Amino acid sequence: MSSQTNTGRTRLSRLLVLQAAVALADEDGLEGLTMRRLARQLGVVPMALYKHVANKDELLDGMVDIVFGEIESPSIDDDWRSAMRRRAISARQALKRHSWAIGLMETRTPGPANLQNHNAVMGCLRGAGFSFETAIHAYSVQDAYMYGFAQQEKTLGFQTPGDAGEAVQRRAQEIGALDTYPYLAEIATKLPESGYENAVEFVWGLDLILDGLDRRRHP
Amino acid sequence: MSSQTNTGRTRLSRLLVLQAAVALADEDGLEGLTMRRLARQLGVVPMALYKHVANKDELLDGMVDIVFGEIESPSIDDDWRSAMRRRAISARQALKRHSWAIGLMETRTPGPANLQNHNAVMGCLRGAGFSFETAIHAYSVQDAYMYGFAQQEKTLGFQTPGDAGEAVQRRAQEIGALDTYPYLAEIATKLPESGYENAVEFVWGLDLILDGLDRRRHP
DNA sequence: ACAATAGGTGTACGGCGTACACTTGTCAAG
DNA sequence: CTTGACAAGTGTACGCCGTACACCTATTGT
Repeated sequence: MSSQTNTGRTRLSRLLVLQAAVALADEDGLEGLTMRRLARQLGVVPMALYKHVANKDELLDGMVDIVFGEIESPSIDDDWRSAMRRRAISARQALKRHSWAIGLMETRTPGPANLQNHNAVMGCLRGAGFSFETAIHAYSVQDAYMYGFAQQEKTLGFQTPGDAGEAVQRRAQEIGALDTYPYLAEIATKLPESGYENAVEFVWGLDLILDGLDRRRHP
Repeated sequence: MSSQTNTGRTRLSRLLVLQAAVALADEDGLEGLTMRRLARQLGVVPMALYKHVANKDELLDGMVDIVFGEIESPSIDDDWRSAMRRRAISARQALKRHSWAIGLMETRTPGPANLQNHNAVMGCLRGAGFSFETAIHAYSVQDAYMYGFAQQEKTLGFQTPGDAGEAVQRRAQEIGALDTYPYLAEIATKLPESGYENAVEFVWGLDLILDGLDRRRHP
């Protein structure tokens, strides 16, 4: 009977709230994530959430750190290049799973998983013989590329290259600019038949960058 | 006298609205840009804006295209490498001036200035002898890097490296992790005295990428 | 057994984007 | 110069948002 007093729902907790928020954002995007909808999803009144997160900003911080936790940390004893490659690929996949996180990863105040990852990456680079300055550079290029690519993929990547070509074409025609912009026209016609794929596009650039880093590793 | 009938304010126009919106966002950021505040700024009632833009989304589209218009288009007869370099640097500067645009540039439906820029870049690369596929790759790496770097800079770049080092340190200490994360500690101590500067950081990575592209220009 | 406390509730406020019906100003045609 | 159509600006209202604050209730340590 005392068991009956329970409303049937397990008690909320910070982690539960964060996980539900991630799930909701995965499904409906960032703009679909409101405190009210999240509360409804958890079978609870909106204000109940505030017992577990201070406000929506802190909720987002927590969500972002969950995504950071899904990114593979390079291990120090691994070859630096393949370690970095694996990390970047795993980051892209995490950002693909949680595309709402893309604008947020670098903007929010860093959580534990974020710090741990940063530390591991720097450790890997320094351990591989990069000087401090070069390691910072290396970190910066890689991350900028990773996040920038994810951002692009978010916009263009949900569609097949065929669709993308079509979209470019349609949009340019709307503005009546396809004939004045021959190189856009080329994209519109050639891209669909070129076998374009985001995963291979990503590693093409990634390997270019890693090549360059390798060449700059020693002074 | 007919000029006197004017209420004193010049009539609104789509361009005026967009420019005021850009100015407002420059000053107060994206979250400070609301239809109501924008209207007040223009000395007009909120609903008046809707005679010039369909809704807030379209307003953002227009604003983004203004920023695209500030990015230098590569000229075809210029050396591809310096043309790309100049474009990237000019893009970074535009995004620095309008940092609210950073998450938006790639997300919004492309406007005229965007299409014109895309076309010019592809034209420059194709003209320089890049194959279609390689030109697409080249475009992708560069843009991903540009936008990704801008994103990072938005978070970290408003502060001097000294502040940044301090911030890392403070944040890590809050979590009580500075001793378990030695490489973060290294950043916190060494970065301030390293003469780090965003502009040089940006071109370091940019030149690395352009080097790699040059090497891949011919099959 | 009971008080303290953590978790959940209900109400309310100000701000947001914008639909819809209206007034007002402008300018071309008679 | 008049007029009437059309574009520009107004006023009101609605449903959403985040969240402050006061309240109730279940759980738990003594």
